[in-house]
Amino acid sequence: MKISELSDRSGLPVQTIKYYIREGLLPKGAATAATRAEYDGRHLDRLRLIRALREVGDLPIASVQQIVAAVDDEDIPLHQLLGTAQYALGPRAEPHREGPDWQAAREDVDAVVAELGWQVLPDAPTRDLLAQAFVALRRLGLPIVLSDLRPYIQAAELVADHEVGRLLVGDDREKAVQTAVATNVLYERVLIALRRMAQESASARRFDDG
Amino acid sequence: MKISELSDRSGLPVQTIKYYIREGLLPKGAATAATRAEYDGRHLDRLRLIRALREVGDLPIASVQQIVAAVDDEDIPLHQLLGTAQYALGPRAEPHREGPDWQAAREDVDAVVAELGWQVLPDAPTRDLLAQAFVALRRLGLPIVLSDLRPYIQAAELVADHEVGRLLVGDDREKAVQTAVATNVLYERVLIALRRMAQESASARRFDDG
DNA sequence: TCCAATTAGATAGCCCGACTATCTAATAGT
DNA sequence: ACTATTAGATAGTCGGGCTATCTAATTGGA
Repeated sequence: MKISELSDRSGLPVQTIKYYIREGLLPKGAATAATRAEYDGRHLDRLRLIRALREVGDLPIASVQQIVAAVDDEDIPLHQLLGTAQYALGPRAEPHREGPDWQAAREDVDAVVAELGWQVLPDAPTRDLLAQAFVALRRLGLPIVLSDLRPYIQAAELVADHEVGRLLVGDDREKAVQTAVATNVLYERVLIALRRMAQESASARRFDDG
Repeated sequence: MKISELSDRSGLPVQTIKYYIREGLLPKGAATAATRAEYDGRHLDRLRLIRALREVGDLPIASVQQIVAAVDDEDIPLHQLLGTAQYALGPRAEPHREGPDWQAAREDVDAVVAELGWQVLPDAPTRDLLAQAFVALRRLGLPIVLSDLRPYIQAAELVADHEVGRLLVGDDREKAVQTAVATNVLYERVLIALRRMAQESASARRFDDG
């Protein structure tokens, strides 16, 4: 299909599609002449993935770029892709790693992970993510105790087990990869939305019982 | 304290503090003269809250503004503040509410909420948030079935019950309010981080068992 | 008392991310 | 032959979140 058709079908302006090609999010079409290229369904799929990551996952272009690079890298086995996506997601804002606050928080995180026996790489960015939250809570005078953490841990294990359980659904890599990435980013949103609704509901039940 | 001291203690540049005052995130100091104002510990606390929301919660200034406005509004009872914060958080990107895709997704969401018997307002932005994720998943050819949703629902209820249970810790409004907001935003990050780590761990256990 | 330092308040500037617009050849289709 | 379309390059825009500068007033120390 022509780029104008790709634009129509995806709902994105031609210029935006060109921009994504420039940024390496989308492979360029097969050139049929100096000023002509042919696009196919895979381009359309990729655009849908990009938009999902951007609009729902709220990921910056740079993160999307890393993710699709991993998706396109045939050398990365499917079960590693999930981890790669984690790294691409990382902590959004670079944490200030200096100071005793950070030191202590990071040690707390490592202790929790060890305690749980979780197999998480020592330099996983998710550790920083958690430590960042710990630091902020502590600065607000709301230090975390393990008992507060327990429901979150339980919830995390609950969904993670389920997610990993349904990873190997097919052997079409493109599809499997999309499922993995979508699971990571989109179901994170699902979880967040459900938690907020459950909160509102529990709160309403608790207080507005009239 | 002087603004320079506030700057030192918070670690933020004076200009940034002034900017926050201009944007209404921080009340201005008590003027002692035309070019002098006095700041106190509450300003420092507020700055810490702002930074936590910005750096860990990754909220835009506009959302922080809504939240602190609710915090400052003495007319809002504590148990409503949580809901107010939800609204301020909202869906980050305005969803395209047109089209049958959206219609269907929104109906699915409403059906789920009704099915669960959750008390969630019909116009709660969290419904849109979830619908947005549903639309994206459907467009990627990964439609949601209720059985997939169940672990997430369970996890959401688990943490929400715990959170609402520990809401009324004290009667110092300022503190209680901070706890409520922090619970909402910061523990969301905690949950996300834990889920990602649990995923990595479960994945490692499943595949790297050598 | 005088002067360097500080500050409130206002205005303008900067940087980054994510597009969007324009321009130039070079075709394609009619 | 002529109009529409396109690849590729370059430049411009816009919003968000700060920074920098400037003015006039005031303070606090030598």
